[in-house]
Amino acid sequence: MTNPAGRRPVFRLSRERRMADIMRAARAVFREKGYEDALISDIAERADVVEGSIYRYFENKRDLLVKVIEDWYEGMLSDYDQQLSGISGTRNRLRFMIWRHLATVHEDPALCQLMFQHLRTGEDYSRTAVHDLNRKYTRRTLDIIREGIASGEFRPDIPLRLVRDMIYGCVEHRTWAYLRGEGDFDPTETAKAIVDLVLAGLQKPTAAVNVPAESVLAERLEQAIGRLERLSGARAPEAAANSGAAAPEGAGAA
Amino acid sequence: MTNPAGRRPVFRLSRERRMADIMRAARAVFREKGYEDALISDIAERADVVEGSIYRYFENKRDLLVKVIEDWYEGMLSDYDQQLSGISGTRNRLRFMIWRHLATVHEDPALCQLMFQHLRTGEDYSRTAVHDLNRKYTRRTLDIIREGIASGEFRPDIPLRLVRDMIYGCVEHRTWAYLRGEGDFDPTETAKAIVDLVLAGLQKPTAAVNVPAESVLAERLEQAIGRLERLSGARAPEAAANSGAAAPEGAGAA
DNA sequence: AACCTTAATGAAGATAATTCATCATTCTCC
DNA sequence: GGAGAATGATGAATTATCTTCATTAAGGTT
Repeated sequence: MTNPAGRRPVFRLSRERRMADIMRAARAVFREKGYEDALISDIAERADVVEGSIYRYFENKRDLLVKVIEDWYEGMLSDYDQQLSGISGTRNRLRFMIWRHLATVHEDPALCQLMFQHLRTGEDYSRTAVHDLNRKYTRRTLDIIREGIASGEFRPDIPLRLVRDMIYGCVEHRTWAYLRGEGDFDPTETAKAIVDLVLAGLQKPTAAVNVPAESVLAERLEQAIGRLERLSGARAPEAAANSGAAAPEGAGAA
Repeated sequence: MTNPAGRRPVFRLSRERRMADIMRAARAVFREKGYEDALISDIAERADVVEGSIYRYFENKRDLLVKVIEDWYEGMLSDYDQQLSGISGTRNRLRFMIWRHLATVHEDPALCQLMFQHLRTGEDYSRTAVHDLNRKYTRRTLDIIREGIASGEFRPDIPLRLVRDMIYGCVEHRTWAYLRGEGDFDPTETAKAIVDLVLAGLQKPTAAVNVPAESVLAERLEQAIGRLERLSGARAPEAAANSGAAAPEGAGAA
């Protein structure tokens, strides 16, 4: 009974080809409708297969989502290293990393949303390829900060992990409204603002505070000179040594 | 036919009382199982009502979740202002805000998770009471930063919103693994680290530069004294004045 | 051309959320 | 204290999806 009236014709494809078709369809549907509103039947229709066929390639709906996101993520991160290698200067490199992340959210908010909401929240996330990719990606950021420390631009006592959390957490918080479809943001501008803020912090640059510390030293200098002047001709070394040892105290307190 | 054999007895409660019962049950079940795994039938059983009854008080499952979270959130934020008013000093107040947030996540990770994953992601979030509460809450943080600017502790050109995003984004990123049930964190310690990092930034504070600068000055002091000692008996004031004037240069260049 | 491997189908099953016609209790007002 | 109104509560039926699986068929192999 080859292809009786009531049955749709069967088109056989290779496993790889069919999986790719389904994933392409799934990506589109997930992007358009989000996870819960994307029906397996929608995806099946779009991929031109029957619902049941999908389960021959993917364990369940979530597995399909995970694979779709992994695929997308992989393609996206594939040329990061190369791009990054063309950029020099700690600040610029850091800004690039942040910009890239912001730009990704800006370009494909729907998939980012899915990744944040449905992938990263699962308890199996750590065993996901996305997790590994993410680690690899954020490690670049840590490396850049380490370079900054090595070059003397950054403080040596920076808590690296926390900086990473601060940068990427800030990016996400900043883009949250956009992901919900409210408002917009400019990746370039935002990246610059974030880098500036992370580098400078909130405090007034200590330079201002140091003026008094230096003047204290200057004053001690005057005092020492005064004593030496008064001792002029007598033995002076003790006074000088004492004065030198006292200086850090004054700086520490100021 | 009052209460025939096959029908459960009917207990009538006031609308308020019944809603409270259902919400209490729902909170417990949501906390234990998360959103998707929490069944309306679970909640109904725990609240000692029939499934259908829940729909007399809540539009649907998500509405129930929203109301549960709102209720929880409201209770939690009710005494923030009072607590905050007992704390002085920009840094301390900022640390308190961050600590409070971290402690909340630490104490009730499950509900926080629900709030992050299911409330904040909905497009109706902006019309939620939780949204308003959150705004009110984060406004405190902005106020504290404004105070810091007014008192001269902070730079006047800080992008306030971005700082807020940075702080809360950092908190969330930092607690993400914990929310997934991996690892732990100490709210007190983490709050301190975050405040320190946000205030100081990554760049070498000019203060760090000054430690060597001070030793340089001390050294110069020694030199000056040495010269004066060698000149002992001769005219010394010029050497001392010269040494003092050179100090700021050394500090700036180092 | 018989056979084997594997792709694909589609109907049936399972699981929950949600609706609604009906019943029960309590309140009100005479 | 009882008829009637108002409202609380029930539980069976409905609906919407995901998921399974026995069956079918294409394409290659010998």
